Amino acid sequence: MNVMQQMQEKLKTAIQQAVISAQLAKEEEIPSIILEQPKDKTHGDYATNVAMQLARIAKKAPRQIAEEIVEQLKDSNDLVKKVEIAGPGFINFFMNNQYLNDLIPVILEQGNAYGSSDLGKGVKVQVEFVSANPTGDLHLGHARGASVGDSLSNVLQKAGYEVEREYYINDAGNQINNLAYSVEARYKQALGQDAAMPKDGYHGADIIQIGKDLAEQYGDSLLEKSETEQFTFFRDYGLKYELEKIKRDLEKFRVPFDHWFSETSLYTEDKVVPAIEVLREKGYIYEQDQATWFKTTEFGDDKDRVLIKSDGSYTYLSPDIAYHKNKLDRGFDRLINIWGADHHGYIPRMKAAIQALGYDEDTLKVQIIQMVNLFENGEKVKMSKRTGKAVTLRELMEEVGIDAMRYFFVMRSSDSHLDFDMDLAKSQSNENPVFYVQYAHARICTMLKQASEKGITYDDYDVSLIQSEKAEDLLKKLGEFTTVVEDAATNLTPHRITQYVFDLASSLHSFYNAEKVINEDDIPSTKAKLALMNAVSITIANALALIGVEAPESM
RNA sequence: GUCCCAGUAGCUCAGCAGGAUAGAGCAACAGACUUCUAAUCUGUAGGUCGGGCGUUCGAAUCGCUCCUGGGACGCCA
Repeated sequence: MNVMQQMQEKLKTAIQQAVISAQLAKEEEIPSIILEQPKDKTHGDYATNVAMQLARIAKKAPRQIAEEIVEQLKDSNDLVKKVEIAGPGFINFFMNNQYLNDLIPVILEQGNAYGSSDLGKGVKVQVEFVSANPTGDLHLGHARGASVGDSLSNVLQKAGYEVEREYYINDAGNQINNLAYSVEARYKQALGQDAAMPKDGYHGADIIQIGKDLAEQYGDSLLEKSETEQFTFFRDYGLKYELEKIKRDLEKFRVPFDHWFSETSLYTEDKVVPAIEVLREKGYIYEQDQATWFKTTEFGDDKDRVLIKSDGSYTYLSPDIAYHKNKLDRGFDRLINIWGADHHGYIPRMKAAIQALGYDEDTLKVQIIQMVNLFENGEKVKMSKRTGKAVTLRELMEEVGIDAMRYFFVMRSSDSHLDFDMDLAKSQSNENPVFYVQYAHARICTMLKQASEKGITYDDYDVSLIQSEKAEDLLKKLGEFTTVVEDAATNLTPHRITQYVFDLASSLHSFYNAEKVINEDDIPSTKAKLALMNAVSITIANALALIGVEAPESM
């Protein structure tokens, strides 16, 4: 618990005691005390609505209750400078901001670790994301999924969860056959032969490149192999090529994975049949029309789902159930899957599987990422994966840069559609929030550097010299960071981090314009401000690190 | 037809375990650089929170219903 949170807890306890001393309610009747930060500064630093909540229990008017609470609070508290009753019965607290002085030393000492907490208490969480089929380049949607997944994982880690990031490789099934046939066709075309692409083939430029590579390396010698040998070769070559490309791209995008899980391994290690058998033993499986069905309707799904088709092959649901059983068997307390919006209809059956396996429905959380629309020159860029004309993650990294992408993709709530404006992301102007935030960090670094060149150190700073309103606003913002991270972790909303860091940068710029930091005629005050600046730069850098954006020292 | 997401300022979006006068950025308008980076700041203006009904002392937030946009509804993955 950080300085800010300790203080809030103390205040809550004091309020609770005051309610009891005023004999307004019995201890068990008191609602949990909610402290909110009023939007309007004239309403104090914190406000509570407890008097309104107690109106029914105490059978008194809220303002009357508020007065009685305030009366009891008076003697007990040195945290509070002033208390006011306002509006329908709000109690507004104006805090004695002395506590803020403790903040700077704590931030400077904690450094990179500032913002962490033990909220998660080491609970084991697995985050599975991207998991794109290894049949082509990663595109925009994957980029958003990668950004959100990685940022969310960082946030959870910062909040004290034990996190593992996993990529599920769909290296079995029809799409891989199509990949093999597509590679074959491109290879033959590269040899000058007239070969048609398969009906559901992959038309990306990367597959054309594979064809050329193979033609160059092997000539037409591959055609001498038997048909099955050819198929296996094209499949394995294509798979390896695509997967390594994906790994390279994600690494460059600063999205590391702890584990790459192969779908094929579910078959080679015989995990699929046993998973279905578990469901069968529990009575959730039946046979009908020569197919094997899973009673997902027992868990609220629209209709039951087929696991084994009448031709004896599995539907995609079967390995997915086996996969999720495997995840749970590995001992994760919580599973988070990040899926594109086009898979949302799949949630009920996956949750059904989790419950049928004997786990609570909430063990699995599926975070849906809405679609991304790309805009260039004010126009929507059309995309189609089928014809291979999609804008790829790699192209975008080259064109707009990683920092802007990482920031933009996580800037909006995941369940809002995202308009990605290429021109804005590329622009080095005040319209671009990434530059705004990075500039704040760079500005501080410049000041710290200049101070150091002038021989001003701040190891013996006196925080009590920080008095101005702008500086206090900055301090309050700094103090919120840990709570913001916890909030983002609890609600799985990494976009809170971009909002926060933008606000913090805004406070910094405002402070910068109002006050000069380095003043050689007032060294004590300069030292205090330098310490504050350093604390701000640490916090900005920590927040940016959570979303995979660099904090430059100069721009 | 069923389900999911969205509908908030001119534009892009926050806010949605109910709380005071609904916020931010951009765009618009008016100002601030002989100063640690003006990639910045200060101010003004801008809103029946898609419509209606309901629950509540109190609703952008909860419930019902309708409208609009996007997506999903396979023994495809």
